[in-house]
Amino acid sequence: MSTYHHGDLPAALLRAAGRTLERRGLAALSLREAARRAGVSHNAPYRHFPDREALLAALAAEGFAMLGERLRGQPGREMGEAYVRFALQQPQRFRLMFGGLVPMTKYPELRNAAQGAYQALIEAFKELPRPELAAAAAWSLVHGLSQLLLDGHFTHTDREAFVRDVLGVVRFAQRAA
Amino acid sequence: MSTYHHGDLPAALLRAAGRTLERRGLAALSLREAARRAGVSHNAPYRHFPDREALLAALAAEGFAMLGERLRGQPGREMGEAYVRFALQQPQRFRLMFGGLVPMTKYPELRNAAQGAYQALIEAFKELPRPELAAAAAWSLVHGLSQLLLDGHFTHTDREAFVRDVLGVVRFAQRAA
DNA sequence: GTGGTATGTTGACATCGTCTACATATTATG
DNA sequence: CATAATATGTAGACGATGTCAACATACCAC
Repeated sequence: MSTYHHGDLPAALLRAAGRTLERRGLAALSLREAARRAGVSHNAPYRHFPDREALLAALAAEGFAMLGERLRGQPGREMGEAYVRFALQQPQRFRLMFGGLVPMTKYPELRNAAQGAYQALIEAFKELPRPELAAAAAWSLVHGLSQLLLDGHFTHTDREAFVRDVLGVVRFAQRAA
Repeated sequence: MSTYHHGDLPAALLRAAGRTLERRGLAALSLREAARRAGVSHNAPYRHFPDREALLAALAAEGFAMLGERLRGQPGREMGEAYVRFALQQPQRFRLMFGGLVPMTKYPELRNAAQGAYQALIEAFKELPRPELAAAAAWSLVHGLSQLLLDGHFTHTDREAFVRDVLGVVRFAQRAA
């Protein structure tokens, strides 16, 4: 048999897990199910991921990479909207990335992926007086808005307009009051 | 025996679950463990909560009530800092409240509790030109900042100063650009 | 007091993460 | 090319969990 070894099981697992994540949510995402979908035994994943958390970490890192790409293509003004759009289009992935289930301290590649995405935001604030503060504030704003929208705390008929209006009401000044 | 009935099992379960939540995290929080801590059998909780999710919903609602209290006592300027302080002091509760594990649509008392906390923020922006937008932006800002701090995306020695600076850099204008 | 209802218990089941032992393919080494 | 070492996959087990069904006990209304 040449089917004893899978070929690229890690990638297959990530694909299967990613699909399950977006389609049935994080709670339904199990190592055993990913293994089943990849057509291997329930213990095969352990050859590539030490435990479930490690698989989640890899999925989250993927997410940060995707997010970074989405942001990098955008001119400063629309970057915020791109951030929110990503969250709304990949809600489960987004929640996984920021749900606190995977401690960044334990997964350096996760931290790097996150920092990479953050860099895109920092770039956009280079010319402002205190860029790191402005970038932090901007990230906080768009992130909070995304999260609260996902949770259903804002119920508006026209979501896109709402996002634009909320982001438009904010200015980044140079001195604290 | 007079110990067959517990007395106030729902409250005891919430107390036990709340303790476990903050001390050992959401993952360690199980119905069976809460039952054990309350000194009842593993199935007793089902007389008061239809399932695990319902217990989480009750814990989250408690959280929104706590948050609302913390906010209501504050003058506008310090309300944001109070929000962040709550998140940092009760990280696991905060994550439960916003982790998307409990859909608000399914638990009206959760929605009410959340709206109650939001009201405190809206009050603070009454005099501004478009209060609902300003309040939404402010909530987004402080919420995102809390979340990102919890996740460890900002690593600063003086957290409190950082929070003040980030919040201080933002202005709420009247017209979008 | 007696019957109905609320509350609690016992036992069972499927699923999950994870461990240990074993099997098979791939690679390196002579 | 043969064989040893290693990487990868499998089989079976264990304890924990959420949940269901059946049963037991306490409380309350009449």
